[in-house]
Amino acid sequence: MAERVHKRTRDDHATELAEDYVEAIADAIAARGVCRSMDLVNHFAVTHATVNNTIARLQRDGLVSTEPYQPIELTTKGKRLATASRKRHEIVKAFLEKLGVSPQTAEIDSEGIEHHVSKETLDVMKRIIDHGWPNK
Amino acid sequence: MAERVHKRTRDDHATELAEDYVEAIADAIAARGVCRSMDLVNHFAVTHATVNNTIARLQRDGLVSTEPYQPIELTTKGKRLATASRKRHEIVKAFLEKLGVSPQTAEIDSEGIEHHVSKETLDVMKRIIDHGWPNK
DNA sequence: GCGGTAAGTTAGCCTGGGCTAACTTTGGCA
DNA sequence: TGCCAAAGTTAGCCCAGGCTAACTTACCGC
Repeated sequence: MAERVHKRTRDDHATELAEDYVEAIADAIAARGVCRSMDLVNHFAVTHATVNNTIARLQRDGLVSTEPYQPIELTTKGKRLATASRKRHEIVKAFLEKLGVSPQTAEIDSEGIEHHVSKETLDVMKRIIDHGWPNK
Repeated sequence: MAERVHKRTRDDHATELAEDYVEAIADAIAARGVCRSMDLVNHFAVTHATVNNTIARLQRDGLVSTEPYQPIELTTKGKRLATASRKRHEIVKAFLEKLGVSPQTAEIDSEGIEHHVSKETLDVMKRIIDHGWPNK
């Protein structure tokens, strides 16, 4: 049991950044038509070099596709991950707000929490958002 | 805003493992009187070499104290962190269970979530555990 | 008290995710 | 049209947190 918990925590970490990136890329494309490195530099407050490294890894993993000096695009796999992450993010944020947490805190906390929420917990949150609190 | 979110996410990661370790060390001491490397090897499902590395870092950071071939002890600072982490962990777990999440899932999810929950959110969870759901 | 096993240590390696510094490419404008 | 700034790339570095393999120390039973 305990081992499984921590194994999962470690695995989660491996995918967290990937999820944050594809989400940000999808956002940029939605907002401005294309996603440029600089969009991610601003979004994550890291250097362009770091963005470059990370994008290379994501490309290696089949989540994004890009060519030198060209905008960054999401692969089908990347789009799927972005959509799923976005949905999870929104559920967690809406849930926190429903609890009475301030929008600012809900945004910050949901960003950290979303990657660690199981389907079971997410379903519970969704049910509460849609149908109110459990009876007792 | 966005930058602050991700800056915090990165900083969180730096302390997550430390928190998990001091919590586990406190547990082992509570359960068996002393904490040995092997306790942590079993708890985290990593190798003894990894535990050794990590303990060295924690010692460098003033959270634990130990000498070669001796049990691992918590410093005052380490004990304080352990207590705080434990409390946070318990609140998150109890809250998830109150939502109707199964104890197993609550344990796993709370392990991942606890490190990303702000004081504001934690207070809300605590209030709900103690006084029930908000009125709508 | 000696020998074997379990526990702990050390060395050397890898990946992820950061950084700076130096370089190249692109594109807009004078 | 040619030049320059901004964007992107590359190289080389760092630390955290994993691993395996090889060694040392501690301890228990005979």
